[in-house]
Amino acid sequence: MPKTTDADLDLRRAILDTTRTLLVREGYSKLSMRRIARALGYSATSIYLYFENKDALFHALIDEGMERLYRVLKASQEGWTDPVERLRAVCARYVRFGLENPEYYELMFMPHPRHMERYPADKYRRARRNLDLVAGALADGAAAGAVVPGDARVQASTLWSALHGAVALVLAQRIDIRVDQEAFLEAAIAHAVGSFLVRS
Amino acid sequence: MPKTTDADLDLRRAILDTTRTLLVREGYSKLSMRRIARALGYSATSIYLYFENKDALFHALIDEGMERLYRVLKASQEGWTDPVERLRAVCARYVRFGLENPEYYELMFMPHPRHMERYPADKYRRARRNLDLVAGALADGAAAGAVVPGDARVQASTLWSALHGAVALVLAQRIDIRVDQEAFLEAAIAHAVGSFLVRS
Amino acid sequence: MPKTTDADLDLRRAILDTTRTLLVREGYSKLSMRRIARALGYSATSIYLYFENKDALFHALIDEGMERLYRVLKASQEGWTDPVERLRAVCARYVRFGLENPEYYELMFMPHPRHMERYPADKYRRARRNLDLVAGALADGAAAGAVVPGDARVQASTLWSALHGAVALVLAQRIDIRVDQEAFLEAAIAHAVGSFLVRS
Amino acid sequence: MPKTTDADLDLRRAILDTTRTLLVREGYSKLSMRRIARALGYSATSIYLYFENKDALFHALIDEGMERLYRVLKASQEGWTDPVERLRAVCARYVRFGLENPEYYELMFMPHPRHMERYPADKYRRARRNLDLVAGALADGAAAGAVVPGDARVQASTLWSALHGAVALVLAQRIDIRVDQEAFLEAAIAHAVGSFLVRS
DNA sequence: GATGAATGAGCGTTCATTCAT
DNA sequence: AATGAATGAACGCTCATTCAT
Repeated sequence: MPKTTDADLDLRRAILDTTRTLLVREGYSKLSMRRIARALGYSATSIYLYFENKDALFHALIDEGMERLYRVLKASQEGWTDPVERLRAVCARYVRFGLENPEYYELMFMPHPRHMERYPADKYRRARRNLDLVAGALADGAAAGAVVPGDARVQASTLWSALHGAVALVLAQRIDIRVDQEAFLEAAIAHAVGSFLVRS
Repeated sequence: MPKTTDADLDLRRAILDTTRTLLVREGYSKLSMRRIARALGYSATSIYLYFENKDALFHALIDEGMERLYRVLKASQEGWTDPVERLRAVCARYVRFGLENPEYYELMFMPHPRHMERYPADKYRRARRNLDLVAGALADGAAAGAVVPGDARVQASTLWSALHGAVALVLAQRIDIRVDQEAFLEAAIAHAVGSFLVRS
Repeated sequence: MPKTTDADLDLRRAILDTTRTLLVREGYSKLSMRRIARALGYSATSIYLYFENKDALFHALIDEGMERLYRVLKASQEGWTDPVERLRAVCARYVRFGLENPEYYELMFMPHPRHMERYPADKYRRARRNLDLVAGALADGAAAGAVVPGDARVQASTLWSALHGAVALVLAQRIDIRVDQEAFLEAAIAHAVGSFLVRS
Repeated sequence: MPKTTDADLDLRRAILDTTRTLLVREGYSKLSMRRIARALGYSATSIYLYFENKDALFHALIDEGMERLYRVLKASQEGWTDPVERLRAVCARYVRFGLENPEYYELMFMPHPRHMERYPADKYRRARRNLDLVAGALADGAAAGAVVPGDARVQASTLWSALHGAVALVLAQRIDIRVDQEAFLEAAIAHAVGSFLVRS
């Protein structure tokens, strides 16, 4: 993995960015090494200087996406005094991330498990940090008596699955066009979070 | 060499079933007419005797899945007196359908719309019946004062998205292995439905 | 070759006619047994009841074309007293036949020799009658002193080739659109015939 | 396994040449990318390194043929003082080109326009230069009083069609074997040109 | 007389990848 | 650091034809 000159890093960066762009514009199934290379203005062979193969390129993107998601979720947590507001903020930020970064989101959470088989196990751990963050917010709420008690991991997974469902259906454009998207997203977040709150 | 077993008497049926099997085993992206044919023990050409092209084959499967889902949801609705119990039953049945029929589910609800462009518009209407069924259950609950009032379509979409999120994550094998799957699914359904119930 | 009932002959006839129609409408390269069958409303297999294979079908059409051309050329010869006028009439009729029956003409005179290899030798003889007819008209002109003397076969081939060139270029749409087609055809015939006339 | 002979140094050239060879040997309709590749000793994929697709390969050949024809016609014009002799020379050269380069000739002038639809419009202009050359020779003859006056374009097309007819029938092997080919071609050229000369 | 079922061969094309330079 | 040349495998699909009924 070359990391010596600036130009090196630039091309690696450019490959990742171009791949993301093409992912959004044309979709996963139309994405090929050749197309990426053409869009880049480099030869297809050059990509192999920075990524061992197609899988490695995708895995790098997934990694990057996980990292970015972690950073925004982390940031969204800060500065809140009320744990419920914090929980809401994290959830809203998650949904926003998915909608604003469809290419990352699809790669990170939507591929068929068969596609993920070759994803290195150690990277999964990094991926899990995001879920831990949600779990943490729930735990803080529970500690403050605002969130119903329960198994932390089950709760986190449940909350996450509700948010994921909303993002996934919007990205797949399966929400009835007569439904206002903003209203839907707000309701989805409100219900997802609300179902965990202690009834006053 | 034409075979003479019963299965061959309806090769069309066999094609659909084999396609479903492969869909689960290898995933959508690995599915090709040739692979289906090979798995069937027939020549690729034979598939074209029963389906105009690959799209038509997939559309037939989607159709079939929508029909089956509709039938099980419809059945799950019947025999309940309490509208809340009925709602719960419909939701649980939806989730069960997804997990028991991953091939159908993936074809029906997970592909990017880019892949669905050629899906005939009139068939979409049939697909929507399923969402209408959920909406109906919610409306009945509201009429009985057990469900919070609100825009019917937004509510139905919100409920659906929570269920879909649970199914999608399980199918994609994204739920932490340390989480008990049954507990997770139960919680997911309980929270999804619970968030719509009037607090007594 | 079934010739018993009327229906038999009807289908054979229908196959030939449909093939001609498709030849004009879609061209030789798009012509397949399946397409003919579909256009006919019969199964592809049925064609094989009347024609051994694709070649045989085409050969039958060529035969038919040769026969029709012979008949119109023969008719065009009659009723003239002046041998030069008769020659002109035959030539004009030849050109008209080609333009009015592009499907026959292309099959009869334009295919690559590789395609004609399997054309049965005995049918060639029938085909040659048409050239003999031109040769006859030339010979009569020569006998009357109106046509320059020369080898009958060379003369007939030469005259034919000029006419064929005109027909072939018009059918292939190679004549400059700025050239009036009627003027061109008239000139082509006039020059072709004129070059054989004795200068007074 | 890349070869190291001279021919491979310009595989593009080799593809063009092999295609021409196959065109003569097996005819247009039997020509496929795979066959070309097999005859070349390369994989089919390799052709796509040099030509975007089958069309592009054929268009390149047509281009090349047009260019070659133009060059030989141009050269055949030079060095004559008598315009009639020059006209004869051009015509004889045209016919010779067709017979010596049947592959080019068939691609250039014999395919149905349906096959030429994708031929880029600007290349047609280059193709027309050849006809202009014939027209020029006729015009010079007319200026010298040796050629009958008339519409330049109609005359050029008429002369061309006579020559084309001769070439086309010889290439299609439609000239009676009992006719001496040389005598026929000489007569065809003589009549084609002769019909435009002023009778002294 | 006519068909439905089935196939092997072939088509143009795209793909991820390798290797020598 | 980057490329050009090359390929085997696969894709969706169409074709002419056969065979049992």
